[in-house]
Amino acid sequence: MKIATWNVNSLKVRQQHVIDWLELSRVDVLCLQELKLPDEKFPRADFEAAGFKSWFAGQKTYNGVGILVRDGVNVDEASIVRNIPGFDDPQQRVIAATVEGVRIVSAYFPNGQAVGSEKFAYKMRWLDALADWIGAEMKLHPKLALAGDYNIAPEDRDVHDPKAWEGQNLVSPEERAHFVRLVELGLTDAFRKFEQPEKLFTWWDYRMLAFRRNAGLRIDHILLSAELASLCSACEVDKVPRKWDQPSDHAPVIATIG
DNA sequence: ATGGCCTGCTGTGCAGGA
Repeated sequence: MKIATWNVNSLKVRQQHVIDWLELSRVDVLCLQELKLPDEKFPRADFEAAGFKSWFAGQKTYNGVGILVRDGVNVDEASIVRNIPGFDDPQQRVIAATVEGVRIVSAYFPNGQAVGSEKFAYKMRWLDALADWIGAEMKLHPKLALAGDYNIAPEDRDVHDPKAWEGQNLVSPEERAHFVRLVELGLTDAFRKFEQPEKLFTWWDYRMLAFRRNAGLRIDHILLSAELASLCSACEVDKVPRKWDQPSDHAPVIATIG
C-alpha cells in the first residue's frame, strides 16, 4: 500500500493536478491539505470517476483536509473522525480514517505566522492537543500514519539556509520540540528511515524563483508508528508536480508500506 | 535588496500562507 500526503493550496485550482498525479503515482491513499473550499464544493464525483472514494472536512477560503482512497482498498466507514476530539476549533485541520486496518490521519498543522504571535500560541495549543490525541490513537491502533503539512522543519538539514532561518517560525526550538514529542510517542519520520539526497525539500516559496534555486523547506511529513514503520520499504518526495503549470507550492510525499 | 507570488474574497486591496 502506498500512502501519500499533499498540500494542494486550493483543491479548486489543483483538482486536475491531483487526478493526474493519482494516475501517475499509483498511490492508494492520498491525504490532502489546504482544500480551501466548503464541503458542498468538494469534487467528490470527479474523484469517484477517477476511481477514488473521498472523505473530507472543509471550510470556505481556508484550511480543509481530506483523504482519498483507491477503490478496492477497504475503509471502515464508522472510523471517520473530523477534528481533534475535545479540541474545540472552527478551523478544519484534521480528518482520520481506518484504511486496511491502518489508522490514517491527514493533518494541516497551523502555520504560526511568527514566533510569539497569537497565531503561534494557537499553533502550540493545537500541537499539544494533537500529541495528546495521537498518543491515545496509537494505543487503539498499533498501525498508525500521521501524514500532512506539519509546518515544521524538524532539523537544520531540512532547511535550505539554516542560518537565515535560525529561530524563525517553522524552525524554532519550540516547534521542533513538539515534533520531537510526536517522535517520542513512538512515531518514525518515514523519510529519514531511508538514505535520501541532500537538500530534498517539500515546499518552495512561489517568490524569488525559490523552486529553481531549491530554496525550500521539508515541512510535509509522514510519521509512522513502530509497527507500520517496520513494514515501510520506501519514502520519497515527488518534485514532478511542482514543475507543472500553476503548481501547488508543496510537493507530495509518498510512503510505501510492504 | 527583508521584496518579490498565489489564492480567495464580493474585493476595488486585503488576509493568509510559510
